[in-house]
Amino acid sequence: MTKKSLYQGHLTTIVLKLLADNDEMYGYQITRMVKELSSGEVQLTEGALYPILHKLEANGLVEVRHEKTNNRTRKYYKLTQSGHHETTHLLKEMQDFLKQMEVLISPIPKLK
Amino acid sequence: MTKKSLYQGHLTTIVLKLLADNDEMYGYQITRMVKELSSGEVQLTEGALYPILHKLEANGLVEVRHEKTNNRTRKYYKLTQSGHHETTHLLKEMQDFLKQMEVLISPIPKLK
DNA sequence: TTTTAATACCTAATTTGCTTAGGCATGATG
DNA sequence: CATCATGCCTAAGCAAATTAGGTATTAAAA
Repeated sequence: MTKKSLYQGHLTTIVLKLLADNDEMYGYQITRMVKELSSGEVQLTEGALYPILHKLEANGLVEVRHEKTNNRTRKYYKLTQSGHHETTHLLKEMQDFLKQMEVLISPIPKLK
Repeated sequence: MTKKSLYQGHLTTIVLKLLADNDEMYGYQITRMVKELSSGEVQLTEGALYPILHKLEANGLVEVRHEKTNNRTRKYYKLTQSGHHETTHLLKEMQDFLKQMEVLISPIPKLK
């Protein structure tokens, strides 16, 4: 059948979690780290990432600092207070989701 | 931010897993069982389910048996051989996905 | 008794979130 | 000197759900 990404709907959570752990990060760095942490399995493409970052900024969950290092512009993103709250919330939801998925795919349910 | 379903992209796998465990099921029954197994947490709505079942049938992963019980028509779905194969495959993918998600959200990654 | 809830199927417009596929610019590597 | 890595970006298209309906029968509740 189809072969789409299973990570749909979870990318924002992944990004927020990275920011929560690393204080400040820039976009390109995020894509590299996701790839590294997942041993190359998870591809957080720039086409997905940048819209996410812009949305987070628009919603006040991150703030941006511009930096210019040898003619290269970087935009560093950092969680705001509400960004931290949202991250905690999303991670909790994610944990519940993971547990539910395990329940749904592991045991053998009985017919009623 | 948004509050969408985290189960996007996993519903087909859930349906296939149920069929693998229960031999034969009909649509309405599937919605009830998902709800029950997840203690009401996962809502597999009919608007999502029926298109999935029809697609599975179109792709030859399930076969259908019509049954009429006291003026109520039920369509029983049952995995075909390739349906069983696909289920095994998707469940394996799902396991990998769950492991990856745990890696991505649990540990504290270090800056490079 | 009439309306609501449960059973049982269905479709279609819309939204969402990602993929795909580009574009621009700089600096290092082959 | 061309390609790769760094670093930002957007927009068209697609797939999978959500939302919001529809039909019909039977049982329970008001």
